Amino acid sequence: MPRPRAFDEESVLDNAMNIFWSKGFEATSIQDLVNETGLNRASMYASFGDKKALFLRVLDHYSQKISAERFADLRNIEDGRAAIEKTFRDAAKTGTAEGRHKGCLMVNSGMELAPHDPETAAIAHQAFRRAEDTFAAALNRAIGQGKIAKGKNVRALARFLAGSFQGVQLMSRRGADQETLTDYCETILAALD
Amino acid sequence: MPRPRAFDEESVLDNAMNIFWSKGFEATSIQDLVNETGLNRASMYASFGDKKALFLRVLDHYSQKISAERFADLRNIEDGRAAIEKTFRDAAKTGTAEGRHKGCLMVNSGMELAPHDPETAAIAHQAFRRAEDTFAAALNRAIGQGKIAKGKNVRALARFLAGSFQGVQLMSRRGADQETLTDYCETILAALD
DNA sequence: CGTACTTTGGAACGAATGTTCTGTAATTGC
DNA sequence: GCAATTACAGAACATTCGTTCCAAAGTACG
Repeated sequence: MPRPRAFDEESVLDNAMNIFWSKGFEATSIQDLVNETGLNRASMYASFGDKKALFLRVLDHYSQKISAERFADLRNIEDGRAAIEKTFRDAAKTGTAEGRHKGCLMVNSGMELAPHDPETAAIAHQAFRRAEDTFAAALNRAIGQGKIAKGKNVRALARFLAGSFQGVQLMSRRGADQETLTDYCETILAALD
Repeated sequence: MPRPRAFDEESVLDNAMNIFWSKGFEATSIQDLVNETGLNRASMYASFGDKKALFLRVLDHYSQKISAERFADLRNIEDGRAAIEKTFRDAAKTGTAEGRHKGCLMVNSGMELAPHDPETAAIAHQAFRRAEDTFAAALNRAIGQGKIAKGKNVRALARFLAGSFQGVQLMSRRGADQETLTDYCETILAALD
């Protein structure tokens, strides 16, 4: 019965995500979102609620689309050590390659909003926890495969890797040069020995 | 001849710094600054210029007052290895202790503004470079003292430590619990072996 | 004392903010 | 083809934003 939507919800979320990712929450205006998504103001509010609600939708979208992809190798590569190494080296490469240095939306948002917004804090915390677990799984694989010495504190090492991975995103967004980022990553990986 | 100022420039910068530190640049309004510093709008603009100019003054103030203090031990403790260890452990402690998790203003600002503001990017870059050099000096002391093995790539290790130190600030601001932060720091320090 | 000079308090500015309202367009079931 | 329902387009809303202006207030030298 009703008039059908003239927009694709997923592509709207994609566009909105890119703006929030690039500019941050506060610096992104509704006008920016309207301009970039092509979506009308009224339709935006009707479909997603207010700015904050849209932002939370975007965070979720980011998790499923971007984060999932960034950690795909870490999950899927059977060789646990190789998985960890590829994850970091890819991050260092894309972190300096992409024209705009945007870092990671989850890290950015955690920094900008978490201290004053419990909702975002919870989401960012949960994302970090998931990364930590994924690293822990890869570490356990690597230890089982004899690629990493036994007797290490896996939980602590996983926290170290997850934290350091955030550090890569941070340095990338701040505009660190490739040499610095490479040095940083290789030293992290050397800590596995 | 003129009417004397009714405010102390340093304490105004202190107050302004704390607001920017806590809320970030975009989320801090002039009204916030007026309320918190007690300074009048007109006096603010007359003394510091616009919001951005005040912010840059605040960044400088932060460097001299807070950053300098955070790296004082790293510079002054003769034992290079002990200096590095104390720097990280102190950061982990204060990072979870202070009621509000504010992280490091320089890191926060680098994340929020550097991608779109060359001035802030340059300042943050320079600050990172200074931290890197300070870590390198401590590493060289430690190597000379036999506390760290020779033959390491000091520059890469210094970049690792400087990057990881930013990581501590990041995790602290995001509200990481003390256990996670401790694991993270101790694993970083273990990488010196 | 008065004049030169600067700070101070607070009103005022236009522009931009997030949000809502009003009317018009488009589609499906009857 | 009419009625019901939803989406669209864009004007309109009050509020807040960063910034400027103006008159009153305070001090030091003549």
